[in-house]
Amino acid sequence: MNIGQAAAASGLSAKMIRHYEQSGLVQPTSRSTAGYRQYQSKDIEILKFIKRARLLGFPLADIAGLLALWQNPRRSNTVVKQVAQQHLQQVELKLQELQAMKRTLQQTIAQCAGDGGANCAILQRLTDDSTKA
Amino acid sequence: MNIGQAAAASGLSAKMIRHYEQSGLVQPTSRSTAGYRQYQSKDIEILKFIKRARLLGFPLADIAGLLALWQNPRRSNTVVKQVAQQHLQQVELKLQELQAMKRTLQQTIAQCAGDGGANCAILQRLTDDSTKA
DNA sequence: CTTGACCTTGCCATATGGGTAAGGTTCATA
DNA sequence: TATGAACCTTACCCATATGGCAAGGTCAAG
Repeated sequence: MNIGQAAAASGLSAKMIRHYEQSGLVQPTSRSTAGYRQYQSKDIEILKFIKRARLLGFPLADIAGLLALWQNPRRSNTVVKQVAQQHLQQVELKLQELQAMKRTLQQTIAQCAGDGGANCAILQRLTDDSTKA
Repeated sequence: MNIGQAAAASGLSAKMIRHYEQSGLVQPTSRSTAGYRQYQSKDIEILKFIKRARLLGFPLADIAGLLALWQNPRRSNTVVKQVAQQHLQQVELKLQELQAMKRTLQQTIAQCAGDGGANCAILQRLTDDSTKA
């Protein structure tokens, strides 16, 4: 299976498959004489694993670790759980930042008349700060 | 005022001030004979504006537009409001993605025994998909 | 004059992709 | 068999915003 088929089968782009390879996450089983990457069903499973992990937001470095654990029959789920929990914390952190932004944006936008005038609560806030509320 | 003082006064790093300059957001009023950037209080206000806008998550491209409006006495607050509303939508979108990730991560983590065994609901989900719940 | 703190530019890196170019390969069909 | 389409290869550039480092110039104080 060439990279095009592997891309179609995994839901990733060929470009990203090469990128993940360069990042050390997957290597094609072999190369053809012409240098074409050859993938087998085992490789496709790995690619799908990566895709799903990316959908959950795991960074590539985490995925490298998860893949190693996945392929290790003597793995400990404690380690896996830790990785996931730490990632969850990152997600929650980002979530809080975004929620704070959202609140402030909503409040500030609500204060802007939007009547075509030059007075603007949004610019006002960016000028003044006044980190209130 | 040199870039170091401007950084301290604005809360940005000197590095970022140079970056914003290269992105077209601010130019120092002048340069010294030796090429040192010279900032004045007017510039500091701009830098603070950028800092606050970044804290609200506005991308640099948006900030460029906001700065232009800010400095335009004949601006229309309608335009400003639109920029802010579109940014708010982006924030809300990202928020939803992260919330979905958070939910899935929490559920999956909860299903992982974490008892040191090899069985792991997290790896299971990354293997199976089963995009349920 | 030396030293240290500051400044300059420029490159590399992060993380995730999109795009594009220049070239080789494979296969089917004319 | 020759040609073209569709695929592959590597290797760049672009974007997001930010950090770091290196090599060198400048300035002020001692």
